[in-house]
Amino acid sequence: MSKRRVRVRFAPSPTGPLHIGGVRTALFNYLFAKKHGGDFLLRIEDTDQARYVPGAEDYIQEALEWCGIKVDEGPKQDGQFAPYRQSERKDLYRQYAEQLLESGHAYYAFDTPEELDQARTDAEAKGETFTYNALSRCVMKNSLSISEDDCKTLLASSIHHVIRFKMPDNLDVTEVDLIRGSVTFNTSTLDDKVLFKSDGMPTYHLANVVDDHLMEISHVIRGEEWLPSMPLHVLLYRAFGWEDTMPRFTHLPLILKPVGQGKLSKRDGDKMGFPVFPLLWKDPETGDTSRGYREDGFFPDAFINMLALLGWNPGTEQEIFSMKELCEAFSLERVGKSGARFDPEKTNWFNHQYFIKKPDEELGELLLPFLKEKGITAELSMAARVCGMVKERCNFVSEIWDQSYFLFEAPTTYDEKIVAKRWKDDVPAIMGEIAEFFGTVEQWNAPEIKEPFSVLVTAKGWNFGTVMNSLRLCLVGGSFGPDIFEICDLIGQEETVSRIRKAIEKI
RNA sequence: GGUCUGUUCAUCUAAGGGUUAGGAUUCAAGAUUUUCAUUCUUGCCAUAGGGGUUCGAAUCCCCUACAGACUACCA
Repeated sequence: MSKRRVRVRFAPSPTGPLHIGGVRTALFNYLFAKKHGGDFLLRIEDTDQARYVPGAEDYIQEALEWCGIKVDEGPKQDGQFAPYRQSERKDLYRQYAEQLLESGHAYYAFDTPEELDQARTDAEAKGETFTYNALSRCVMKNSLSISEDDCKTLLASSIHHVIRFKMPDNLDVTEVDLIRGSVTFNTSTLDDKVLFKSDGMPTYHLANVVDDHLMEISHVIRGEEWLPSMPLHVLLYRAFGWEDTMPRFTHLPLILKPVGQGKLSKRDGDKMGFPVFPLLWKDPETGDTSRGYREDGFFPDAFINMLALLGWNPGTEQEIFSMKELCEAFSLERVGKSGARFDPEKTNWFNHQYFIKKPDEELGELLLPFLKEKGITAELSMAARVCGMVKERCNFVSEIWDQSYFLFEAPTTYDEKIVAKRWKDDVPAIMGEIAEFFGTVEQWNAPEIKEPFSVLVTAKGWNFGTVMNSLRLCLVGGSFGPDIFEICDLIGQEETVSRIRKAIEKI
């Protein structure tokens, strides 16, 4: 059984956009599969028609694709276990529910939602919690509490009914979780879960177990919120007689809010200004949009790198990993047990690391649309050169413009603080002399300008700090940016002189 | 309320009986860059609390506290 081919699945329900916790679950599944040369499947768990959101499934597919998580089998990829959408497997589940009915592991229940609500409020009034279990099922309306004939009559009538799992009484169920170790639950604290709903659809629990079995899933890797349903699932495998091929279970820790308590939610992102979704999402109902990492200018490999290290560590001090390296290094044993607080700052840092390593041409390509937005058309070679000059100062392509606009157009304003600090009475005259000097330079490139310039400043006895900073003010409009002579080089001789004259006039 | 899970610097985490408890992010300071950023150096900063076991505990056990998840004909 340990020789089984590794097959894992990511099984989201299409009720909205995939958030980063979901992406991480998908990622860990994918990394585990690839580490062991196995398969990664995508299965859409759309058994709840009421919560179905149009576009959510496409969003999930697109998000995984953007992240570089390749699906081996799924709705779009197909595979020998198709279909991979539970709504399309609907007809399959009934027979499995019936198998359980026959073997005495399940029963029909005819209680209406109103009756159940009543039972719950009654219990609450007494300070108790209602649970449908061995103690209470004899007083509810089901095939165990009523006569066989009555049951047949009810089934024959079109009255709504569900199929519930008959939870054994007072049985310890122990199962190993690959990152937590052995976990024990006593069935007397569990309830008779609905397996088959009155609308003819299976619940998550039934569909999940049936599909994992049929699709020969070897490992179930999912969020910690599923840990409490592990005993139910184990019992279902036993009831079906599938225990020898039951998958191993692993429950991943949650991703927590950056500050405060609780798990990360969409609100945290809105409040603190970072995305919680991989891609931009537009709610089809309300029209509200939520930011995405892709649209915010993050690179998918940086995003994935950050996510991988949230709750997992390689045991070495390496922090930057390509997807390929992650596939090789990953192991479930090195996933932490405790929830990880999400850190937007570190996410930016990861992006910066990838950003500065990108070739200038690639960044230039990405810069072009931003330039166009500013009404500037530039050659790719120019954009690439600019990116090379300022990328150390940026985390995102969107920040390049702020760091480099002066390489495309003359500054229109001058930073007042710098003016007050540097633009003393004698400065205009000095700048005038420098403009004149620049006009005489024959070979216009950075080193050829710098040499004689330094000689001039020394000969005139000017203060270097004042001259350099004032000159920068003329050319840039502030006190930032790349090497001054590199700037002169790039914008050209004529423009350099013109900017100095303009500054003398305007300041 | 019940059940389960968890708890090491502000944050992500390493160390799975023996280290001055290590690294990274953030923050602060210094150096470099005659600007800014980068880079480099330094600093700040942690084993939730209490009991055991042991020559020795962040590590094993128990209790307490705190946190989280679950407790639907949702997944």
